[in-house]
Amino acid sequence: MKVTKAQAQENRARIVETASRMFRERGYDGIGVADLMAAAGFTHGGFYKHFRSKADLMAEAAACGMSQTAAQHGGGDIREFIVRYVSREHRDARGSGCTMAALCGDAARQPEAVKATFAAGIETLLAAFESEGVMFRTLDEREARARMIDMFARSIGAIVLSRACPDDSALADEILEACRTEILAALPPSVDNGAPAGEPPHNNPVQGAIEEG
Amino acid sequence: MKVTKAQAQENRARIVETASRMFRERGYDGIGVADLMAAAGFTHGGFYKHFRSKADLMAEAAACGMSQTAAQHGGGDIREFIVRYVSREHRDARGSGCTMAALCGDAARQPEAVKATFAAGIETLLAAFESEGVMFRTLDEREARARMIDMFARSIGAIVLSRACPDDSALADEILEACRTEILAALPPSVDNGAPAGEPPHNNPVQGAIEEG
DNA sequence: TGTACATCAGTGAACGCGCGTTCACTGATGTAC
DNA sequence: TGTACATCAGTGAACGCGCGTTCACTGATGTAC
Repeated sequence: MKVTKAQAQENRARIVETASRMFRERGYDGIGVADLMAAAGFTHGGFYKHFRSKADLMAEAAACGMSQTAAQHGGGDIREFIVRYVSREHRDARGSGCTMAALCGDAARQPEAVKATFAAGIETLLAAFESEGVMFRTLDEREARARMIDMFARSIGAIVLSRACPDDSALADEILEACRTEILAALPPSVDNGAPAGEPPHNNPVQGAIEEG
Repeated sequence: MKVTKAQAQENRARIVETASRMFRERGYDGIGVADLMAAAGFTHGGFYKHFRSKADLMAEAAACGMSQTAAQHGGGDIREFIVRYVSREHRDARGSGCTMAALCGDAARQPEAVKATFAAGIETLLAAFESEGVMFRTLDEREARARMIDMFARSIGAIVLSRACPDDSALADEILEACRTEILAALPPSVDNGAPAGEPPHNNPVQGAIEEG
């Protein structure tokens, strides 16, 4: 049952996309080659006509997921990114959500090829926001980059911690809300209102206390 | 070869501690019951005299690791915590480091018992810092708690992201340094100098830019 | 205190199962003439 | 354009292996008398 070259490439892409989604949902060890191929609509035997090993697919699926994330999230307004990213919707949608958030814990124990893909994904995402060039435009390049790395680590940390809590637990939701609020509060008031980035809303503990007291 | 009750309890504790360490190093799926028992100095057959299943041990090992983390990190000065936690030493010592940082990604896919243990661990750690009662003492309770949750998510995010990068990569170190710097900068200047918590060192983008320019 | 017996932590072989991977085979596609 | 043949994506059985778990057995411990 040979198929056309075009069809074969389409099939291969479908396998990678399916894998990307299912790895995010169940982890790299949580789904096997046979189930993966079945989910893509094939039998398992053909797998090695496309990939040298499961580890190879892991790296490719990571790259695929990473560019999806960059396309979905990168380049837009940073506030919109945070609101969308640090949300219950994102937390509850592992399969269609950010690959980094879903798999960075697993990536640490994977072959260097996978970890290299993750590092490249981080750089891509940073570049996507840096290219906006407006968020921390009053800072030098190094400091702006550090801010963005921290911003991203906070977002990832919030999702990962929230997902580690029992389903429907109050703490899981509290984590997301707390982090989203704090991250937004730490951002310059707006990225495109023309005014120079000034004092963040209530980054000052004293001021915050007064406002809420 | 029966052993004394005291010895049996000691042996059981050794299995839990070994498991706690090895799960952190390799993940829940990365080490089997037989290897775990061998690492603790036993053969695998005796495992089910102590635990009903591997999942049961996972929950117990998580609780054990969590209280270790709380004992090591909780309750001290928050700045010291951050410096110790968001460090290369911690990142490179998975087995003896924080259970939450090592396994929260995996916990999301584990039974509710494991996730409940993680949630309890988060609460314990938050309580440990809240009991200090000085970090954000100018804020109301809810806001202080939100700050601490965010602080913790940032720390976890930094370690997890750094570990996802290839070994000895510049990015892995950059992430830690950037996050540590940003987190410390966002803290009140000192927690025990008697002065009310005031303006954080350079939380203001403009001020930061001026200082470094 | 001494003896007889029950208990049960630990052993190591064995269980069924699912994993990643291999392989002989199929048959439509692609190509050489 | 038509024919003969090589290619190779996809199939499904089979491979060895390691997993979590079970089980009959051992023998020192703990206990009843």
